Amino acid sequence: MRETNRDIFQAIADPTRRAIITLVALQAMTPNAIAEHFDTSRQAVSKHLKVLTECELVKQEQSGREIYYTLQLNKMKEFDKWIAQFRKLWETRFNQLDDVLLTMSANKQTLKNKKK
Amino acid sequence: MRETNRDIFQAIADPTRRAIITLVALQAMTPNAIAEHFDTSRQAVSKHLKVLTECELVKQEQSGREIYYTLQLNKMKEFDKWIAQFRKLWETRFNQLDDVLLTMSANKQTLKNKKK
DNA sequence: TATATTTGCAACTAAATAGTTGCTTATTTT
DNA sequence: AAAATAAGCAACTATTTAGTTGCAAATATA
Repeated sequence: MRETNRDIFQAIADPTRRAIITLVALQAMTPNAIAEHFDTSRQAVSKHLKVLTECELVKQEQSGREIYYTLQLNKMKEFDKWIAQFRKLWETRFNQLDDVLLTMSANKQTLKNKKK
Repeated sequence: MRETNRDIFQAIADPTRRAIITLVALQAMTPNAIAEHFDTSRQAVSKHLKVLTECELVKQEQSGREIYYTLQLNKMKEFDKWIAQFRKLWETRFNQLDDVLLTMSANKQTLKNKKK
């Protein structure tokens, strides 16, 4: 397992990790508690948590012998930043295309009616 | 290589594929043209395009013997949908936490002053 | 203090992935 | 019609990844 320079895109590629992210977004949880939500073993979850920790998507908070994991929302923003460049496209260029298609469709109707 | 039900999050895990997405977001491109932008072979790019096509992030448009690939912005919206649940958190809960911290800090000041 | 619990770490296996090479098909150009 | 170009497909290799098993360290409980 690679330990440095792990990126968030690789981290969220795994569906179990995405589910873990959703879980710890709502409240801090221990590996055992997290594992109980899935069909995987504690060790498997632990490995996923390691990946998420390495890319700083989650943070550990020790409390006695338990370790609580919480989501680092700030890191999640990096994904949002990436998607933002495309959001710009579908909010401008794409809406314009939709308009064109709607207009064409409307014109078709008009033409059909005219043919009658 | 898996051919059905490919996951879009898995698709964007690869940095080359993300770069391809950025390229074809701006204009439709052929595999050869795309490959010229990278240090990889045409075949490697072709494989990435296959992955992106399978999960419908890009669409093919044949024109003679050339195939142009374009980004499917609608599919990209699914990423936005996923991140939206967390955006809600950092726009509300997180700001509230900021408020709490600010208030605590302000109260501390007040208490300090009262103690005098 | 002895035992139980929580967790991380290391070694291993099986499966998936990225990339290469060689080939075929279809279309364009000469 | 022949040669060149664009691109997909299949087989193969090397690397990465997810998951398992066993173990050690630290903390809590009886």
